[in-house]
Amino acid sequence: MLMGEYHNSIDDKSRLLLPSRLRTEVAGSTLILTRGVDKCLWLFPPEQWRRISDSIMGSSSMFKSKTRLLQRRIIAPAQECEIDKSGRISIPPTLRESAEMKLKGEAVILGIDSYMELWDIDAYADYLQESETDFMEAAEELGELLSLQ
Amino acid sequence: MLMGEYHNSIDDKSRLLLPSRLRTEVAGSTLILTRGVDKCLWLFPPEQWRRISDSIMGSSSMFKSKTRLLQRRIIAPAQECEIDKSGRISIPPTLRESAEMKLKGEAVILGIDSYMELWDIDAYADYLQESETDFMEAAEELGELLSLQ
DNA sequence: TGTAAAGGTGGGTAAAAGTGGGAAAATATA
DNA sequence: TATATTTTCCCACTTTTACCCACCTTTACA
Repeated sequence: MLMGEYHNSIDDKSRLLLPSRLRTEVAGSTLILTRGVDKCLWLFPPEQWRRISDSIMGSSSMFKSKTRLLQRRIIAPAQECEIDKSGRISIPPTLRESAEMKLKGEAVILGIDSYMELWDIDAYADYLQESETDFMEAAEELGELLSLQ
Repeated sequence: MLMGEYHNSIDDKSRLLLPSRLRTEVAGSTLILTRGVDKCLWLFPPEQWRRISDSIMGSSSMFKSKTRLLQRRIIAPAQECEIDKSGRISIPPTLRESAEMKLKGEAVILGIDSYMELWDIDAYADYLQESETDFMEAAEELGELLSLQ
């Protein structure tokens, strides 16, 4: 199970080290990188990616506008990437820029059960701040859910 | 049952001693450390953590914004940590910083029934002060609830 | 009040993780 | 085709982490 929040920097070759705790959880060295919902990138192990892309394509017709949106935002930008011998992935410039991640900038790497998220550190701080109220609400709801158990 | 309020210091290797009173209450030497709601860290025994994470992940889709919030704020930052031979846990820097806890700084450790909370001593003092009014209100409400019984 | 045991603190060391950069290969440009 | 630029691969160095051990302090009890 992927978990943990890490801060690593992107070097001037657009490479990002995946924390070893996360690396040990993924089988093989191939991952699929694509644009996420919110200003981040998503990084999937291949089987996981297949599940997501199947569920988008499965419910889909290219003649429905919402499907086309999902396809363009999530399916189309996807890139296969390899983990190199030092445990880094190289992030294609177009994807990097779509998440406001800068060369030599700090990135946040999140392990979320079966996939990972990559954020620019400032963009992530902004996101957390903007969503603070929603988070407190969600936490309250979760509290009610738990107390029913 | 976990209880008590303790003050211990974080050493320059980011280690924190868990008071032995709390240690004797937890089975095994593995705990899950994550960001709490409010500016603190939560420390759960594994079964307790499973309850929380199951209830977040169970109702979940990565395509719902509230789920993503809970995943990012609570699930993702989680780390397994081991109690060492001297009874200390090592707090990963990213988590430590998210709760404003400093190397060589004083921490407050709270035992709360089935889990623990870790605070920076100053952040905790600020929290108590800021929430004084809310606390008085909560106490009143509890009073009304109890007198109905 | 002395002594043993438990609790708590600090630090050394080896291994693992992370970082930067050079050189070769691949691709693009003139 | 020659040159420039980007990408990939690899190696060496630095930093961090995990593990262990020694010692100091407090507590319990004779």
